[in-house]
Amino acid sequence: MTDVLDLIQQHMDQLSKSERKVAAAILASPETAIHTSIASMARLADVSEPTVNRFCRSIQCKGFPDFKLRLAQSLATNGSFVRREIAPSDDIGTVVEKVVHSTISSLQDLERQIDLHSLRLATDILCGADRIHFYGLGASGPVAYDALNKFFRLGIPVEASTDYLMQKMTAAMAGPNHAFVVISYTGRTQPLIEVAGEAAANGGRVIALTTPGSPLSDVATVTVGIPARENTDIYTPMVSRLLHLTLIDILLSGVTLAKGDEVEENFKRVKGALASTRRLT
Amino acid sequence: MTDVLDLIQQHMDQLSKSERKVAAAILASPETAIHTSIASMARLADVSEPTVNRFCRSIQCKGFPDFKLRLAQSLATNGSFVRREIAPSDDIGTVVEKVVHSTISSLQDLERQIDLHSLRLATDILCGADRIHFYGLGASGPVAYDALNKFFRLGIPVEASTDYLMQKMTAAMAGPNHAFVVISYTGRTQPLIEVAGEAAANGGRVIALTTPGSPLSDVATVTVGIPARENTDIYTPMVSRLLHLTLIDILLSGVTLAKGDEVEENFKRVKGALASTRRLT
DNA sequence: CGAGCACTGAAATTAAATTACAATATAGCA
DNA sequence: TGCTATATTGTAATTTAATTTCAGTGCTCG
Repeated sequence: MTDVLDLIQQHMDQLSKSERKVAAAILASPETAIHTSIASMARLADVSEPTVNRFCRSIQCKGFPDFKLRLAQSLATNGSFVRREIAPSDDIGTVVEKVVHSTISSLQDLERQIDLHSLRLATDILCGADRIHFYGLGASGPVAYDALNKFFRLGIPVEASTDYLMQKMTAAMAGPNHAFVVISYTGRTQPLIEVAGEAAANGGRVIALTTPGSPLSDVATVTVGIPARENTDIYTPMVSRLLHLTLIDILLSGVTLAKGDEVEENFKRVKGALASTRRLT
Repeated sequence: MTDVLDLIQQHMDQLSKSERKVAAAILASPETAIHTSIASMARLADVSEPTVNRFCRSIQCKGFPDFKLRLAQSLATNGSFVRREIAPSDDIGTVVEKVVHSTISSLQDLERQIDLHSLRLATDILCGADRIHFYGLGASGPVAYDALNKFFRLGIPVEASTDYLMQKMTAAMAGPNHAFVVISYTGRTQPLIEVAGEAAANGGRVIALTTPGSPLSDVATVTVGIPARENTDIYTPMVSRLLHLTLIDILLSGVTLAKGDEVEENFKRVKGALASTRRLT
């Protein structure tokens, strides 16, 4: 469901002069727009009724009632979660809001844009693997280790590495039942592309968590894409890593489901082991 | 704004038989209800049009269009992001949806419940620090390293450790300008509580990213709380770590803002250094 | 069993939205 | 500059949707 207010902004340049008057009137007080008829809306914008209707159509609504409905939804979803740059004048509360909303917005993009087919392939590979390696460099390093922390519960050998040489060596020992999860936002980090290529060349199954169409994606068996965001605003590094983690969560959930009962037992044992490290008071 | 679906439930006993049929039809598929006219709604519920209208009035809407509007709003807000356990019958698309929505839901909780005062204190400590340590164990380990990856851009010495002995040693060397960010979801991991306590005892400023009221929280200088959730469902470990990361992002954003221009330069230099590792095709 | 009352739906009314079309403005071009 | 072609806008007619009125039905309770 696309946000109508976004839609207005988006089509602004394709609108005629009078239609723009309507847009202005609506943006000025969207709450009023919801509870008013096309007639009074026309009066508010100082145009004729058909113009209001044409405006609705221009922003691809079926008519005025449909527009009102969509507008109501947009306003209700406090989740008009948009990315907004942090400004020097922001207080800490605003920073919280902006960071959280940017994150949510990206998660929504992920949900919309994720390719389920690739995801299924990736899950299949992981289910069939008897050894999983997680590779990451830089900001993606912690992501690899996070994956390790979760996947080891599957009960198969799992490794994570942020060390180029280690990666090169383990890639050299790849076999058909080895899965390699290679994590990179840009997909353009040369050393990572290199080891991913080697792992694949040696028969390993390479899952790339990266931007589709990138060099890393080219050498991988399957790419689970993350939504491409053009400009590198300040959120990009934060958000990309969060999306990676979420993908890891999704993959683990998928694999856990597929494996079913056999991993249940492992989860319980891990939980038991942790219990003894806890202090209750 | 009261939720219309709630409103229906609430007035259910005051509704007549036919009106109840309308209620049932709407509850059965609210999405459909939004996009139909009163005529087809009447047909769906197998009643007459005036009855539908009366129903709307009974649940204190001004009429059918008003009802549709309110319903649209409820669906937009409510239906959106809830935590739902993953079921064995779920396909991969459903898993994506559930994981993402659970994550978003938790982020919303974070935004609502975060204590801005503590956050401000924490930011102040970090701004004033001339050395920052990030401690985590287990699942929080990667979070600590992730923080390292971001905070080093501030240009002050930053360390991350998941090693109990390392932690103990660095905590022993704590001074008033040393900040310690201790990360733990439960706040009950004994070794972590111990080193946090030592760091504080030696004069270090300890920021705990944990559940308020936990033992770890007690020994810390300031606690930045994360929303308490009954930590039973399968999302807890996934989500807690995501919230930690988001908190780190927020803290970094806050500190970056406060420090202003002096860190800008660092960001640029890091960006330049990374550029050379990228492949463009 | 029947009077009174609430409930329901057919039909009429009213209101709202959409369409068709004419008038006006605007841009392009000789 | 003046003319034509096109786009934009508004008026009026039409269609569609929502609401009200009112009469019929069924139900309750004495």
